[in-house]
Amino acid sequence: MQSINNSTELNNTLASSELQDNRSNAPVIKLCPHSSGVSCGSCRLNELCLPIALSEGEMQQLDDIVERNRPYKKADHLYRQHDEFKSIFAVRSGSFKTYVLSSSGSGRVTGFYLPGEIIGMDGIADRTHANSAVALEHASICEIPFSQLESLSLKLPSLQHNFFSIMGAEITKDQKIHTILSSYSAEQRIASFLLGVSSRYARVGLSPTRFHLPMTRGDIGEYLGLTVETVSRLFTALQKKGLISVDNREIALLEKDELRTIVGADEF
Amino acid sequence: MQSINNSTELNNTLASSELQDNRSNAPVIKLCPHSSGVSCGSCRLNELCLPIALSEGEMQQLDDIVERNRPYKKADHLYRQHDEFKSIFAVRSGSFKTYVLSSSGSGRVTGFYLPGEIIGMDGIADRTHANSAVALEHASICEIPFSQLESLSLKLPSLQHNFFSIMGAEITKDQKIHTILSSYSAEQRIASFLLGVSSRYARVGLSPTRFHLPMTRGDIGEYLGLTVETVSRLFTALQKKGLISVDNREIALLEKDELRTIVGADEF
DNA sequence: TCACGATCTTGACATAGCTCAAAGATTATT
DNA sequence: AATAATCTTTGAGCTATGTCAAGATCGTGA
Repeated sequence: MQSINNSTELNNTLASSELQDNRSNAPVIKLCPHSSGVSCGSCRLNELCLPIALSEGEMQQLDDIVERNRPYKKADHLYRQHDEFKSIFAVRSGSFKTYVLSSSGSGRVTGFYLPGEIIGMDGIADRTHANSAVALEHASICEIPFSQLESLSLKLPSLQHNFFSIMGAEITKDQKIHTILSSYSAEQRIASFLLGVSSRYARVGLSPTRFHLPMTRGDIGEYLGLTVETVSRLFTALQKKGLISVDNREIALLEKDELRTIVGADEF
Repeated sequence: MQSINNSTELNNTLASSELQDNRSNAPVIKLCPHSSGVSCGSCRLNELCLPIALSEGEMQQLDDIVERNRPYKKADHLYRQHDEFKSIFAVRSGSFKTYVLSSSGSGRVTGFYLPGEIIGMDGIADRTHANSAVALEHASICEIPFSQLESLSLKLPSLQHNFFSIMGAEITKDQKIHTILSSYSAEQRIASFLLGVSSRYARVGLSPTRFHLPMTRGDIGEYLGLTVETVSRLFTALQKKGLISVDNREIALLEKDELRTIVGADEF
């Protein structure tokens, strides 16, 4: 099966570079933290991640506190709701969702995290994670112990600045979802979601028009405040209108401008 | 008319202390920034605001960068969408709402800010405000120029820590609203909203059971993704059930536990 | 004090999206 | 390869909430 997925490509690229770097003296799957596999300096995502605009020397110092853990497989948890907060995590490859369990049992998805994005800031305020985070597919991350990040941020103004910006971006993003959930129709939510995923893939150099969705229709529904059925129906409807093509989780955006028109706002 | 409002009381307290401090040598309404009116050290909100756990000397340094602007009156803007981001603001008295204008004209409220809360973090990421912020009533604020806050945070570890926490709290709060909007019924949203306002008033030492709502039903509706009519109907319905008492914007929470039951989750 | 505009309430009706149900497709497991 | 589990699609009917409308109340400025 010829997949139009390109998230997987990224996965592969990263995995193989990691493999090369370590071929001489380390197992391909490194179980020890602080492995020297990929460094921030050599990471293709470093311009989108914590190290933006850091000098060589500064990046090295950041490198020293980053732990590059073993890969996560689908359904592995990064942390769970109420866990003690210790670190934030940068997604290197693959993807995660965060969710909360309502007391009535069923969960609600609060976010999706793609390569180059930071997970775990929900624990900063009260040192306890407000969400659980789970891998949607095979994935790898960089773990940054928060107390060390705080110390280092005192020494590296650019790092402090970057982290303020990253947290600010999370705030802006969450407020945008607030607007979407409080005022968009189901069709607008789906269109906005697809355009959002598109630009997030574009950010890491992947195709903005053909991509693989790592999450289920149910996840999307929970995230957007819709039922699975509504999500499914709208995918079908948008396809019938010729705006997108859907082959299970392989999506192609055929008429981005029309999707933007549906969303209406001046986004994307 | 005997008001059960206590937000106003807080207003008065703060306003009069400010007046006293300046009686000798300054006009009551100070037009110059950097006025020496109230200092962080003497502010009754300092344990809830940026200076938490700062030493005397540290607080003094923070004080030096805080600008205590003239009061804002109802409908005055703190900043507008797309304005350049320069400062964050701590609400000293009164209240604000933030909102975005959809291209279709009508706005959507993204947040309410009560005394002791910080406004403006929506501008940190891209140096441009994503929302507008407007006073809902007579209000006063402390303005903290962000670049100075960044510099000072490099020198004062506790300040950096506090600001990370405050941003983290904003993230957690926004994610909670995400859950509310994506899964709660109208009744649950209203109950949750009232309990939320209650605990925010409690935080600044005001009554958690009798308070004044500074915003219109329409604002609440926009914030919660409901229409004015639905908000109004639910206030009436909750009153008929005996859970709250409503006299225009004066609210009394009569049966908090039942409100919590409605919300269902383990919140509040 | 009056009058106007803004806000709030209530009713009647419409509908977007939910619920329930069942079957088909995909993925994981043995 | 077979089976089970999960995910996706589609249909039919229902209901919570939106829409439209009209009147009541509140607050503000002349």
